[in-house]
Amino acid sequence: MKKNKSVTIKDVAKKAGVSSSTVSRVISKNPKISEETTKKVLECMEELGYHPNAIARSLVSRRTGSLGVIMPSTSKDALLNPFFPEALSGITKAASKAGFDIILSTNDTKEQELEVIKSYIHGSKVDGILLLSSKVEDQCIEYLSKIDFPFAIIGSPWERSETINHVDNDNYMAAYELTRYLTIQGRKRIAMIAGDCSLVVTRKRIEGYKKALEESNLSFEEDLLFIGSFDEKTGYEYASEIIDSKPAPDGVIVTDDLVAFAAVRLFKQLHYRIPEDIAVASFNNSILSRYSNPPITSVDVNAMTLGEKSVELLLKAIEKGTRGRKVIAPHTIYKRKSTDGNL
Amino acid sequence: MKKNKSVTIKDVAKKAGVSSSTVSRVISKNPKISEETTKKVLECMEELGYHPNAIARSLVSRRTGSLGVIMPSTSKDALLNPFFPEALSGITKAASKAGFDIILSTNDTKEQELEVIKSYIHGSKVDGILLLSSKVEDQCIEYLSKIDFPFAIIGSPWERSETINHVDNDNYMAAYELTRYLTIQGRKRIAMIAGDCSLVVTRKRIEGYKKALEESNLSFEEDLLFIGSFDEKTGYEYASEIIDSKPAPDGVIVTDDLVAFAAVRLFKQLHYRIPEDIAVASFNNSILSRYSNPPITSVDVNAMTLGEKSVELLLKAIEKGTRGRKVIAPHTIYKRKSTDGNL
DNA sequence: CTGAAAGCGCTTACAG
DNA sequence: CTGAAAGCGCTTACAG
Repeated sequence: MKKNKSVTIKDVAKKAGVSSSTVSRVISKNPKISEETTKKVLECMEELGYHPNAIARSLVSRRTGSLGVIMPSTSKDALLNPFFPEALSGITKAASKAGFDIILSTNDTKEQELEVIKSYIHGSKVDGILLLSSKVEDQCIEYLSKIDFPFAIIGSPWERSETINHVDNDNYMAAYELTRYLTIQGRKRIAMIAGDCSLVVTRKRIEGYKKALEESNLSFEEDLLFIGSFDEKTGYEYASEIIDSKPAPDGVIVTDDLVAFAAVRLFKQLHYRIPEDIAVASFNNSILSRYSNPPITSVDVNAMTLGEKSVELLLKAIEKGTRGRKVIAPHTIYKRKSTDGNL
Repeated sequence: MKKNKSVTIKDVAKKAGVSSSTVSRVISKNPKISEETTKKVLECMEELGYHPNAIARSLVSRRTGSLGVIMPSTSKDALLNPFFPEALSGITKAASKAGFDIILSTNDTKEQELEVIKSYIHGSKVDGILLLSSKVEDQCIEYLSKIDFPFAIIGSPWERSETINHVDNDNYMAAYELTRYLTIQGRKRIAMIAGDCSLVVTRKRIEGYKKALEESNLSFEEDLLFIGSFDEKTGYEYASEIIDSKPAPDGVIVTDDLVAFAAVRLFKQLHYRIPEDIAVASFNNSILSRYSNPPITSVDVNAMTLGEKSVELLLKAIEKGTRGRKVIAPHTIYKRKSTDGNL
């Protein structure tokens, strides 16, 4: 099978007694071909088991039918966060609906991402690029913008967002609402554990948090903002630091369930009551937030929708050349016991 | 940028004052080209910003440099299980190391998988196929075997395994060891909650469980074997059924952490003590097993390694035509409090 | 060591 | 409505 001659357009043409141009037109559903010819050609294709060679088509049509998906870090941490698998699921769904293939790459650094992007584009392997992470100074976004290759990002660009296709939650609002919710419940001293500060999403959430404090007439304190990588250890360490702060905070916003989960465990070990002594609210609404004891209030970011929408956006960028479109996917706050004992 | 003429081998040839054949040979590192010419050509490529067109290469070389990865169901459930993201991570890592791209598809049914496989192969989009699930009567395996296209599976084929490249854990042994471990600790009545029975992995684990019972002089009871889909609900329901069995089981083997986690919660709600009243052991060693209260004994299947090895196997199948190779990835049982209160 | 030529399997003006 | 011809960007015997 492998390297055998496969049946080509020529074989079909010969069998059907027409030219290969005609066969080609039948394949591409050109309406000018008579019904009779179409039927005959289709029959021959069927009989010979003919399948168009996608590679050959790409070469002349200059379209690959593939989208390049650039995922950040393949490290263990990222896998604990269901965001990526869920987004990926939305992406593959939307792509396959539109008849596009997904070429997936996972990368540890932005430099690596950029290399991959270049090889995809220059090797003519993809019609468009989907970025699943955006940093404050993002070489990939910069490069893609410069050469004006069709792309879309899940997340928001830090600058020039009016020229960049992107789909995102309103992370500013989400963090604002979450923090506001705590203040309205009477929390007076709310800490935040945020993720990698070079990520745009982190910045936005911090802003939302600050805004909510301000509106609640609470002052933002640098000492209560904890920034770091996302793993269980971070959760434990920051949770102890939070407890050591004087006066002790009575609430904490965490931007990832895994970290929040670890924090909750530490609080409990030290016999802090949740939510009585300290309220905990988080992001991603993963299984951990639901199954924690107590269950943790968490923001569902709708990763699957983000994935689907991003593909739709990218497809428009490819087909119609649209740039700078922005789609906001709704978020949902799931309120649970970690913030309100009555739930 | 998009549909512009890009610089081709011809442009480089003209600039370097050589033929395009020569340029082509430089690209493919043909040793016959003089150092001098090579250098000149390389310079010109650099200056012109030339990148070989992968599509054109594929067309003539009949190699795509891509592997088709066929994932099962994109449903929410699957995403809760870190197995797939983790395996995928191993796959992309190994593939990119070897200079191959990954074309990813997620599918709800085996029929769908088969369609995708056919379109990949007949469209000449991939050099090989990686299957991430194997059923007892698997149309995909059957088809790929029939046309003898290079493929490998993660998991085991149900039949003709001596002709099929696959990488798997020894799931029979893993279930055997896990069950034996419980019986050695004195458990006398051990139930099992297993997954989809059309999956080969499920069958193997059931066999291992039976074997261990037998060796421990315990009889296998149909009523203590629970088979179903994998979600939280299943866990709750089966856990209640287990409790209702007379006499009550004192141990249960579950083939997925999520289900085990749900079962543990139910047991606790009904004031059964774990492990005193009932021991719980599970598979996948996901975050849920570690963070459960008590932590759950679980088998780590090394999904990342499975992913990597499967790519290596597939690459050999493509390059050297190997068939029927089998690789066993080690599993590790993490013993935790759910089976032994002293841990 | 290098070049001219044929060809991979398709599409697409151009002509009829 | 259909065909002949050129061409997409590369590789690879064949000849020298």
